[in-house]
Amino acid sequence: MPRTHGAGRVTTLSEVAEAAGVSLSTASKALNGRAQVAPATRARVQAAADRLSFTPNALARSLLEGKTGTVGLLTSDLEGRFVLPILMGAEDAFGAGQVNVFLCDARGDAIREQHHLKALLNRRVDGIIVVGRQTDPRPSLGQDLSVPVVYAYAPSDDPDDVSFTPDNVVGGRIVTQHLLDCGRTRIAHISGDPSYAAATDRVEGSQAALADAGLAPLGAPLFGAWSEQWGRDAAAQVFARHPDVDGIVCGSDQIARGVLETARDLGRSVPEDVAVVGYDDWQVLSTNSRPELTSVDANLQELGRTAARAIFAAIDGDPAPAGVERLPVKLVIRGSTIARR
Amino acid sequence: MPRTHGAGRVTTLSEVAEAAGVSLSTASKALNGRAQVAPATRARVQAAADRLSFTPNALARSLLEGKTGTVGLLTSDLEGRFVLPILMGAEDAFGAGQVNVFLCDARGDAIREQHHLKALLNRRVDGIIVVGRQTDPRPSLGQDLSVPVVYAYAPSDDPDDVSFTPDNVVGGRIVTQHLLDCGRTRIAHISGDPSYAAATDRVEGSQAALADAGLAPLGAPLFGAWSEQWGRDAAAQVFARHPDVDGIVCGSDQIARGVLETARDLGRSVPEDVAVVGYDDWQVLSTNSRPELTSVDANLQELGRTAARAIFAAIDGDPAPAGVERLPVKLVIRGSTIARR
DNA sequence: CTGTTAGCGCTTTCAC
DNA sequence: GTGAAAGCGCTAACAG
Repeated sequence: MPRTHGAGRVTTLSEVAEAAGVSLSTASKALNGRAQVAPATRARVQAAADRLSFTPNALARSLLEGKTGTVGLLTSDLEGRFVLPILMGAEDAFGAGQVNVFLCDARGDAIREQHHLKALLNRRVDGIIVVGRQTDPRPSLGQDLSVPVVYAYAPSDDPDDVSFTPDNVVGGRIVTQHLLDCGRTRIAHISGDPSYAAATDRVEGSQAALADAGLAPLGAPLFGAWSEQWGRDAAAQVFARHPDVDGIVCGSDQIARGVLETARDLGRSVPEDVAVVGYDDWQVLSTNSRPELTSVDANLQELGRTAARAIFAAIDGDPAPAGVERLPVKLVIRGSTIARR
Repeated sequence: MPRTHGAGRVTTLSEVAEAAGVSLSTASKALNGRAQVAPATRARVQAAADRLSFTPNALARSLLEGKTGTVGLLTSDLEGRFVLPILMGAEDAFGAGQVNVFLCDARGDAIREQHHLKALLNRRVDGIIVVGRQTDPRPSLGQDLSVPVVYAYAPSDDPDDVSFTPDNVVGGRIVTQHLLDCGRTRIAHISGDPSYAAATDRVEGSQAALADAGLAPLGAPLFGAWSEQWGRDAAAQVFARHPDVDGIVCGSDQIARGVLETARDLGRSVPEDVAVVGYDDWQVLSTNSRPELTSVDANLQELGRTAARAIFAAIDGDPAPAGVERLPVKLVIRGSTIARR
């Protein structure tokens, strides 16, 4: 039985070797499945290791091998709901193997980020994934790091870096195309904070879809906050100015929830009178509304997996091509655009 | 300039020493601020280190000192919204110092958890925080580990472990007391899945508050799902059976949102006719509704900090007393119980 | 003040 | 098959 709680003395390989009556190196070989060990010896060593609940010291091994099997996850904002699925996806891709993740939250502070970066480098992580909270480009960590770096969600502002971000332009396009496919032609756009690339990119894609169909948007897109409140207010405005509106593209699910509420208050039925689409497919919002929201899922978990795989590849000497890769998003159709049965 | 991307050759202390024309140990002392080094020498070493962008190898140091300055965060469910603030609080408490966090998500799978636990032990973390997704007790990792362990949110089922969990009974009590303070006397309770301790604990506290006030609850508590849909349905039921209801305690903010919607549909004004309270204070829900929701904030970030401090203390040989400590929660009053102005 | 020496725990040649 | 020895990068006594 190993020592308990904090006392921390842990059995070492040489203790196992001694207990098994073999040399250090033989014990090592036995436990690591090296070929040149007699079966009986191996069994004896294994038994000793089990009895002493031997736990190999990964530090020593890493020191020797020059690789730690760890990856740093540098995020700027743990609170945000976007980092989490990405983080899960990364953990996912790593988890199967032997890689563990160091999580660092810089709280959006450059100083703290630098601090964490240094700590990660000190700990000799094999690679670093930087996860931002917006899709706007963020400052690069620089090229002169000793380990590969990949940027997820927020791309790096340096084209020499490897970045993965969801394709918001296409997202805006497909969700608008879906409205067109539903026979809607008088389509308004209510978005969030225009200082976010997410807002302008989605609007851009949306407008492009309309243009391709030979349609004009119903008034200029309305920009505001990423909140239900703004959705409620903006919707009231849209209904007042364009009573004939039959489709509303929203910059987020929150905004869409607000739009839904105003539509309800004004006696406009969704989706019959007006179809409404959200964005992000934040399920607590999108699947709890009445009707449920058609939305765009950015596949963030897959994005996390992609970033993780890219780091793997780079560690193995096969880095992904530099630049920003925009990953596909997915339309999720629900009751707010298609009436139930 | 250090080598780039993956090539990974990093300068070592001996290279710095050589470049500075001193011995290895002098370089070490100089860089670590040890006293017995001539200022000029120290400067020379520092300069060399900077020039070569020397990064001390934390592995080597840890191997020597027997402590890594890392802590494992073993969670069962990254998706859940409860682990995140706890994780942030922990990161917070650690971040200031030199500690980094290994994040492991077991996906609610015992096998995977065991796997991750082994990995953490291999990497010689100084301590482990186990974060569950529910407040129901979870299986202990056992007593015979080489490092201290602390349980957060989900307490361990072994009273010999150290656990921290929010006090749901008190939460149910204070939120109900608040309704009483608002002059409500005909109070119903709509909760979530009764297999969750969170549901039953909150109901228990709520009933106790009513009993203390000499009041009986308005019918038995309704248990269902943790969803808006259930909130909508249950509220309809309550209004039908008890038209005179003037206060509804909800097991979660989601349920409360549903209740709000039904009240609206039925022409019951909130808070005038009926006051409604949520639970968890999930702000995307609680501050976006109309009216905004009075709710209970479980102070999860503080809980995370507490757990982190407990781990620190245990590492320093001063473990917290065993058992489950129930941490205080906080009532957040908004428009759903107090009319504006 | 500075340098030499001995390890931390492990893997890996290289002899036996 | 097995063991002795070297060394990953660093710190901490010891001498000088």
